[in-house]
Amino acid sequence: MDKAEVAAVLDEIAVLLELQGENPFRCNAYARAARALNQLEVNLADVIREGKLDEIPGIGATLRDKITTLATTGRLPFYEELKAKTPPGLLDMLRLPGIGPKKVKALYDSLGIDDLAKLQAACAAGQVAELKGFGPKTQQKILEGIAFLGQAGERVRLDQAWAVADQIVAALRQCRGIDRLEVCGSLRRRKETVKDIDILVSSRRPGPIMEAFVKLPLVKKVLGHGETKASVVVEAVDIEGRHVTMNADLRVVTAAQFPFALNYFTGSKEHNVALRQRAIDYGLKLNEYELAGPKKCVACDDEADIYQALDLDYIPPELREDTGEIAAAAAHRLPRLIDADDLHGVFHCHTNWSDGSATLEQMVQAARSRGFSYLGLGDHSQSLTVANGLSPQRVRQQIAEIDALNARLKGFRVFKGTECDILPDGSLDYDEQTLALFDYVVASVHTHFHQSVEEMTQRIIRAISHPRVTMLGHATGRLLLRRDAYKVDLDAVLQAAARHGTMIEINANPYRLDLDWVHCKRAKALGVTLVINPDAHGPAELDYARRYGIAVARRGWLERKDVLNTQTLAQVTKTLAARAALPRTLGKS
DNA sequence: GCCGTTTTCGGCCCGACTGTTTTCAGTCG
Repeated sequence: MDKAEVAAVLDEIAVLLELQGENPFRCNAYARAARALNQLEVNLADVIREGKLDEIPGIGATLRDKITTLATTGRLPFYEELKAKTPPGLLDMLRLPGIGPKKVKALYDSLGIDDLAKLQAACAAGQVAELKGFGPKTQQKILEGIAFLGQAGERVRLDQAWAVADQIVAALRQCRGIDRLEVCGSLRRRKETVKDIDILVSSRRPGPIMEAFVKLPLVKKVLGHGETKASVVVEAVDIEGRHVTMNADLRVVTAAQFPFALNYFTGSKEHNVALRQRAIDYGLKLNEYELAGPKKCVACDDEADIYQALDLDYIPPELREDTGEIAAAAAHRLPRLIDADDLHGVFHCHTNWSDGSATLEQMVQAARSRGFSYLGLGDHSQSLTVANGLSPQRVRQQIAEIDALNARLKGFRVFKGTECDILPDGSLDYDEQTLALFDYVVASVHTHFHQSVEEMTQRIIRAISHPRVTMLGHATGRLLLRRDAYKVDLDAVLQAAARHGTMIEINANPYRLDLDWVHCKRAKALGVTLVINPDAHGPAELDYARRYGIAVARRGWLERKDVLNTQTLAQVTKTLAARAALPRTLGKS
């Protein structure tokens, strides 16, 4: 099993143990270990082989052995036994809002309820309200929960959550009495998928703001409504015009509490725990309202003051995942993160020569209007017929059009490129003569996703070691919440990229966001240059680079120097030319 | 199940809200 599969099993064990009524800390240990594996930047098999598994924080002797068994044999008796004695329907019941492991266990133990259908019937018959610890309201809530299941509570993509949050914020801003307002949570940290929208407001009079929030037109259901905290289900339209249903929470605090609450509700949970621990080490107590010692509070006007009080440099939200940012902040060694304005151009853009919606000129116009000084085209290659991939002959025609356009452009350049398919055996979709026509080549996998991990790894390594390949496109082929990554030893790919000087794309399309941030850190450590590419199929999608691509890069600790398209037109022209002239061995890995 | 400069036991972040209770347990973030 690879690390994602092992992590999924550990996560499931955590839930199964909870249902058994296990010690919550023991359950949490499994969940923590799962998270640690998901954030592992290197190959799990390598870590196991080197005997370094229990050096990972949160993994001790027991979990080391269990993970090793899972990873090497693909099975774990402990897990299988646990699973065998837990009816699968109990996991569905856990998805109901307001229903946790204790209540599920009570329902199962007392009424033998082990799936949603039985639960619904028992509620309808009024049996649930009779149980100790339950009542008519809980019974009603369960019925509503079953009706609502599947409509909210699932994760959505960053772009969808961002669009919904923008709409809520715009509506809330109409309220009087709001002093400060920020979106917090995983959206502020720019995670690639988001579950809830967390909004924080400071105000002297929370009442009217809470009232206005639960009555917003977007609100479909009110889940909770207290004096300073409300929770609702909202339905809104995302950037593609699709309906998105998700949870949104509002907290209202005082102006003095705001920085602490902002920090607290931005998370991540793990970052908060670590930060709290540091506060304790300083003899202070940190919570969502204050940073206080035994005698007095530490005055903080903003988050930076909180970090400073703990002798830390300010940690940008994107880094707050407890993956070393606190130690780096203490040592004044945090990266100076890349910004949207650092991008001077983009690569990997499509036109209507293949499957883009706009003409070359329209794309150039759009790039210029965004302040870019170069645009790298990357239409599909010949074998991708569904996307109208270009034959070598059409490549020559497109290049003639680009040359003519470049001759007219002042202070702007179109780079001639291709998104060249990596064929199943790792060879490229164009002959050498055609490849030699391009300023740069993005190589991507679009077919035969189900090869073995060995085949896929060798396939990609062979492609990126080709001298004409400038960068690897969407490294794992994942589509967020829709299609898993293909099986590939990414660490081996990154090491090969480092050896051959091949760059790796951060695909800024919000469906992909691949290479993901965890592996960006690894790529950077190996000295691989990354490129933030919008994979734009129309003018508006050029914005993906500065919005979502930058988000991934920042989460991946990247600085300006780590990213190709922070270079000016003059620099990038030189870089690409130098790379094309580089003598490299053909096809060797 | 993990962890340790209060170290092999006893913590493990902690507060809001809800619905059930009659002072609190469960859920959530």
